[in-house]
Amino acid sequence: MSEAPEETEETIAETFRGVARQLRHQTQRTLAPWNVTPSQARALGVLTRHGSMRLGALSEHLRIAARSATEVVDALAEDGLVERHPDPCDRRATLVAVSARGAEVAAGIRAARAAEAEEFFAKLDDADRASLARILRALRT
Amino acid sequence: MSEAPEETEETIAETFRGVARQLRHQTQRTLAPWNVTPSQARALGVLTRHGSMRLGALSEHLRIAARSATEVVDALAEDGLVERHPDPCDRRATLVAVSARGAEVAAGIRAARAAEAEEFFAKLDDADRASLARILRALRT
DNA sequence: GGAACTTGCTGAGGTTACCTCAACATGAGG
DNA sequence: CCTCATGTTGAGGTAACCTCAGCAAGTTCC
Repeated sequence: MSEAPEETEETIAETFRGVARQLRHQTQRTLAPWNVTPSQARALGVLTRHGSMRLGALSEHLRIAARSATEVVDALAEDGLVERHPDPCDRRATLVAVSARGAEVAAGIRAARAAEAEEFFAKLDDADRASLARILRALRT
Repeated sequence: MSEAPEETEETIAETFRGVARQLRHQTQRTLAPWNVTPSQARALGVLTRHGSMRLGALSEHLRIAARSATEVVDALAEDGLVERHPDPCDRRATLVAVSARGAEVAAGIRAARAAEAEEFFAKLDDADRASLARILRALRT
């Protein structure tokens, strides 16, 4: 951990950041037709996969603060992609549900995402791609 | 590439984003003692590794817009970690140089980064770590 | 030498994706 | 009831970007 062999090399972390940034740009491009931001797409994906849930639950799935989830849902609701309903079990809470239009958009995004991944990770062969997926999942804990 | 086996799984891209976010948080923590942000640390690293350069050159190294490099350098200069000098070859340009204090900080950060990487990637064995580094570099183009 | 580009930087202002802290309403327990 | 915990939101902040427009110095070319 003392003598680094490559003095002028980036750290893994920096390279990681760099790649993440590239990915972010590409994702923005992919998502442009639907006018949703990456984090909105993420939220929509979670809601589509897991069904209606409370804001708090959504924030946990997204691993962001509850307050931030409110914002994402606000934006999604403004575009009519999700709806807020009062939770019958607890009147403090609101349930967030994907609307019909939201479901359509989610499906479109899902397809575009697959194409995007295909493109972005095209430089990698299947083995590397599988390794990456596995390693990433290990890291995410 | 058509039928996804795991219907409720995240895409690689999403997992990637998630890990990048974790990494960002940890990096912020690592950098806290020096009061520099991740992008400032990145800039300082580039300047330390490659020596003084123009703002434009720095922005290319960082792969950000020139305007954004100005901001990073502003912040670094305010803390006395870098200095702006007029470029003797072209009086429109300014050269950005790491100050003595900046060099110290850069060294400290370098060490802390190594420890951070150690911690963050601790879940991975050496082979996986090497794979990740290689794959990341391939992706970064 | 001067008009007309080009280049290097920065001011102004915007965006995304977060955050914390405090307010507010509701629910739960004593 | 009264207190405490919980779910959401208003207010306001930050980092890291961006674009667009402007200014000042270089460069070209007649």
